[in-house]
Amino acid sequence: MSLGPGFYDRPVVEVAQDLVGCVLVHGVCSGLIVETEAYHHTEPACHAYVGLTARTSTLYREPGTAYVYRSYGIHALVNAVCEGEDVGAAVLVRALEPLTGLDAMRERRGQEDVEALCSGPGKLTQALGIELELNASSLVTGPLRVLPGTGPPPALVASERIGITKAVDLPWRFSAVGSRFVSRPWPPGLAAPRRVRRVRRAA
DNA sequence: GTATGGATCTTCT
DNA sequence: GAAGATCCATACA
Repeated sequence: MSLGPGFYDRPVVEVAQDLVGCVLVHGVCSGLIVETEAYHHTEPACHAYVGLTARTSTLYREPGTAYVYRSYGIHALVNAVCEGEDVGAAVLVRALEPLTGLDAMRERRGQEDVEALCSGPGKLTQALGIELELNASSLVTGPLRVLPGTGPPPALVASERIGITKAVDLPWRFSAVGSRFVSRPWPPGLAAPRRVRRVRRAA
């Protein structure tokens, strides 16, 4: 059973924390989300900061919509749209711990090492076969879906976001403590991340 | 282990 | 025409 629209219709930073420990599913492939970043139209690192354009229109869709776009001309990156339709906000899925469909992931990635299959936002979309055509599709009804986590919620650390040039100081990256599958333990050269208390756990 | 540069394309100015 | 929420191969220490 997928997470419902209500899960995403909350403050984006809260959703970003709760998504760590949930499961992203596409076809036979699935992975435990171990790293996310939050983006909100009130800060300049977010695509929606410039307002509503053809590119950013997906960010203003209903909560629980997938925002998939191409980065650096090569990689597809997947986000979960959050908050209301008058707010441009989304959670970037940065890294997964592979759970099922390992053979398909290895074939798509041309990579045997499990820790290298989904340890980055461009890698995980390639591993799961997530293409731009999934942009604006629903994460609630599929084909790309998010399921609630089964185990206890993982402990989190918050740190600065990666690969951006604006609003770099916001600690809006959330990683599962101790996971071997995150893209990077934390940004090099920055202070150690702070532990955060999980706001609450959606049902 | 760390550093650097190339690939490649959509979007906006 | 320039910038960008990246990844990988290669070079060097």
